[in-house]
Amino acid sequence: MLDPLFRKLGQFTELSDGDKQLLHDAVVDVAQHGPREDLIRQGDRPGRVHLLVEGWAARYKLLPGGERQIMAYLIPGDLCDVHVALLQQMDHSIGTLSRCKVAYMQDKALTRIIEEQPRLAKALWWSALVDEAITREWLVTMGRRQADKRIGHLLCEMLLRCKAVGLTADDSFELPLTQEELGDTLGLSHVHLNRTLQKLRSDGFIGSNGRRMVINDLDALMAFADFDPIYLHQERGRA
Amino acid sequence: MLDPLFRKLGQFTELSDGDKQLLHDAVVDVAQHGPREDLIRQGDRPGRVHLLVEGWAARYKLLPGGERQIMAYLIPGDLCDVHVALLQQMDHSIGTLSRCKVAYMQDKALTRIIEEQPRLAKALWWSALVDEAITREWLVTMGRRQADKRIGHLLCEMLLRCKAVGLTADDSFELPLTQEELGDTLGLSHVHLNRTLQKLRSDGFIGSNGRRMVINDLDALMAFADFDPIYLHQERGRA
DNA sequence: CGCAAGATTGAAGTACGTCAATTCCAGTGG
DNA sequence: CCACTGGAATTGACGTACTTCAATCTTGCG
Repeated sequence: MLDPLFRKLGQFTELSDGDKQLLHDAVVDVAQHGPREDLIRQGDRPGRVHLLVEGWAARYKLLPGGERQIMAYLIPGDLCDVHVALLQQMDHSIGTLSRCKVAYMQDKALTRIIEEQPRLAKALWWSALVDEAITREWLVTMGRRQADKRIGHLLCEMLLRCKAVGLTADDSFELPLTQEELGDTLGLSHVHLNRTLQKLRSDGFIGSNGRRMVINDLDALMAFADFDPIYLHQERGRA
Repeated sequence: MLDPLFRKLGQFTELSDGDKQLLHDAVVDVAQHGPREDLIRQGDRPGRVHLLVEGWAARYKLLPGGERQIMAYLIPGDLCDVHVALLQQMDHSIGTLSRCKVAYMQDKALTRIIEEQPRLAKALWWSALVDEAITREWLVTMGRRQADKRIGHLLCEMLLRCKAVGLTADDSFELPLTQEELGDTLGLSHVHLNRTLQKLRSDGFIGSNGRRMVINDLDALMAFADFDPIYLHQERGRA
């Protein structure tokens, strides 16, 4: 069940069976959630640590006008809130996008791992740093790239992230998002997003069968969208 | 010299004289830098940890087309790169905006503090989490706010951040940025930024004398720009 | 088969960008 | 004290990438 997490951390360091067992033992509960359910809401005091096992979720904020901005996608293997244990309250919400399976980890167990297992702690820290780097890259995307490159860049990123946790086949992956949600991620209206997606399809960069996104020519799309994978810090090479 | 850092960490926890001494002892060197000098460049392997003592600096990335996106402002008291010690190389650059005084801290000393002084470690961690929260809020700004609110929101944030380290007088602070740099931060052209700044001035929200930014009515500007300071996590109240 | 959510389309409006001048201003040298 | 200079701020005219609104078409699904 923790396989995506193991694969993810495995990008940074070799995990021993003992390491895996420790992580496994920290899990106290597992739950299924439907799509569009909040896992944590802005203002909540963070409690247990959520690990996403199946499905996609998102960090987001709602503005007074009702607009939503998605600030991060969470996919299998991602810890939603290791970090917030220190803060008094959540400054954003986390909600599921698709159906999700979520493992709840006891934060005491995780804290002890961090204190007593330097190598695992480093791997967890590395993963938090990568999340930060991704947020920064999204900022670049929003500030300086136009719609077509925005979408292309995001698709390259999600393909590599999915690949790292074993969720790709060839260069395709499940993308359980509506165009509205994609728009709320990239700061675009769903109308413009739709038209731009069509352009990427007709230019041959991508194809799609329903919810599955197919990247026809990753190198071409990377070049087009000015995508440099360095910020993902997948340091031991890709899976 | 480390006073801004002490004030900043003091927002989260009470620092003892011993804590301060430890931080002080970690400093191995201090240097002056002119404006627009790079402190670290993309691709560098992170070495010593930089602490900004005076002046403003910025995290930024350059795109192939020559555009620049600024992803964070660093002001006195900010550690530039505690976190990156783990990563193989910098995925962005850090450059000064104004003249800066920079203290170099030995990363071994800092590592030992983190391992042996749980309270200080927590404070440093808290500060890293706040930086992350700020980046996320900038993402919201870029995705969903228009130029006037973007600028207003940024000014509210920088006022509060400056206030926390003792760099304000009434509701004004030094803003050592050109309009071009502000534009590169907010994803706007300097022309549009200029016109929008004028609008904020004529609407009475702000005034300025040269490099000094004066917020005439903070509450009004916060309401206008939809600014909620929760994401700054200034938990023990403002200085 | 029928419904509802999502995708797609068209038309019209707007917030922004670009280009190119011009003005302002702080610092410098005389 | 003033003229000179280069960078920054400001202005105008024009183009465009996006938004909004409102309709229609598709698709998955009970």
